[in-house]
Amino acid sequence: MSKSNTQTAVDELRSLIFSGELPADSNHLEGELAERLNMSRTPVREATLILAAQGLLEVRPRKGVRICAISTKDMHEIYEVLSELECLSVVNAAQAGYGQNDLQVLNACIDDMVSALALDDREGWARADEAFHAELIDLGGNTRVKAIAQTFNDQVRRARNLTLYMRPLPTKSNDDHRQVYDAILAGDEARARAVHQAHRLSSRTLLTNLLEQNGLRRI
Amino acid sequence: MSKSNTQTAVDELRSLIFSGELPADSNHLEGELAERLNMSRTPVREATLILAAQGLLEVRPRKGVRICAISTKDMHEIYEVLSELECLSVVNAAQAGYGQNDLQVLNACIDDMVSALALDDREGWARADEAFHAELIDLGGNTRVKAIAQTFNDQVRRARNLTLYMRPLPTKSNDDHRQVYDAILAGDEARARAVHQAHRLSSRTLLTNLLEQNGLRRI
DNA sequence: AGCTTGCATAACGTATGCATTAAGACGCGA
DNA sequence: TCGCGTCTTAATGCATACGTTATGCAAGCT
Repeated sequence: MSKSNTQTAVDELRSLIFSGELPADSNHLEGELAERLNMSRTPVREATLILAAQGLLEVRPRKGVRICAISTKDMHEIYEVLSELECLSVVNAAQAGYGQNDLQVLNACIDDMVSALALDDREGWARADEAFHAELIDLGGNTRVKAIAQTFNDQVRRARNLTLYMRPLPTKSNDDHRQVYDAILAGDEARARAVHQAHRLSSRTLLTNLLEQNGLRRI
Repeated sequence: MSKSNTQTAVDELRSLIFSGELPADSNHLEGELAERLNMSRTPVREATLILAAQGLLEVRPRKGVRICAISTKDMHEIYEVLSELECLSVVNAAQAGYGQNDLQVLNACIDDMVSALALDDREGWARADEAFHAELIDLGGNTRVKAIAQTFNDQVRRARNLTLYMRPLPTKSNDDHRQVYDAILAGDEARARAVHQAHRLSSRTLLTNLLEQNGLRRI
């Protein structure tokens, strides 16, 4: 059972968006996209509906679908939600009474970040960082939180890629991550929340400042 | 410019779902729905994609679209997210420094709840309660939070309607609401969060217990 | 010039038809 | 009876066609 054309279109459009081949704020007619993807308008249309629901593009009749740009306000909103939901997950994780075995993945993510930093491998660090945050949410155990986080992470993916080489080396993050790990292991939900909240807040301000300073108001 | 058939289909399917005419866990072929709505399969198909993205139904090829049932676990997850995001909104609202004028709508909602309760008008109370919570989120000012809250409220709408006449008269709620109002007006974000969190927790336990006690595991 | 009106164009919304293929029925053998 | 392979059926995924209608432009009017 091969992948449906609609699913193919979703996947390809997503990767075109993330790679920047379909830049933010650009407009594209259904027909053009269909030709580009080598299929008829129908599956492309369905794909655009799905991606619109995920906030990656907007369907604007007769103007073509527009790739959503992320403004600093959007970044603020998204990070606010992600922070809050991650904090929730962290608290839940702390309450769950996980032991070292349960936290192996989390631990591995931290190790990966440390070694990536040692090698000055920013992309490796970014991958591990995303995995770390995803694992936090997994440990929280709320599938809806997970779905929201994935959607929102996709929405800010371009911005994050952009700033990856602009930001200072995120050495401070490692301490934060380790502290969250410890708090979860200790079952100390208050500390887990506090530590993680602070971590999210500082990385949010870092990122938004970076964007502001470089005049990147829409990405 | 009249409403598109796709939009009509979305609206009608939503109301069929909320009213229970399309019961939870029931399955429906595209063709049947199309006939029922008096249009071709295409707009119905698009509508199901949209509603699937909103979590109201699942598209299961060759089995028909299935109306999503809400389990107690789902209720737990959804309420957890709604609570957390409402708390965030309440904190933001408290930080925003709103005055009495800005909180008129909120105040009116509380009044409506009080008078509805006096008349034993449960549906009126439910409307005012939903408006109250929606207004809290509006005051928080995060549009993504608003979107998520709407989606999730839709998902639990049937469950809430069901329990509306099973639960005790929610007189306690009024105090809670008034306290949140006061905390926002006072700009006391910590108290706002604490009060609201407690309120959400107690209504969550009330609801889930009600469902459990009545053996309503899937709604 | 600025504004309005009418028209040509083309993008979209929707219906329809068809090839594909999954699901269930049926029959057969163990 | 149960399991397994085959076949039938029909729902779907998709391409396509077409009517509708928004949009941009040009011509005419003020």
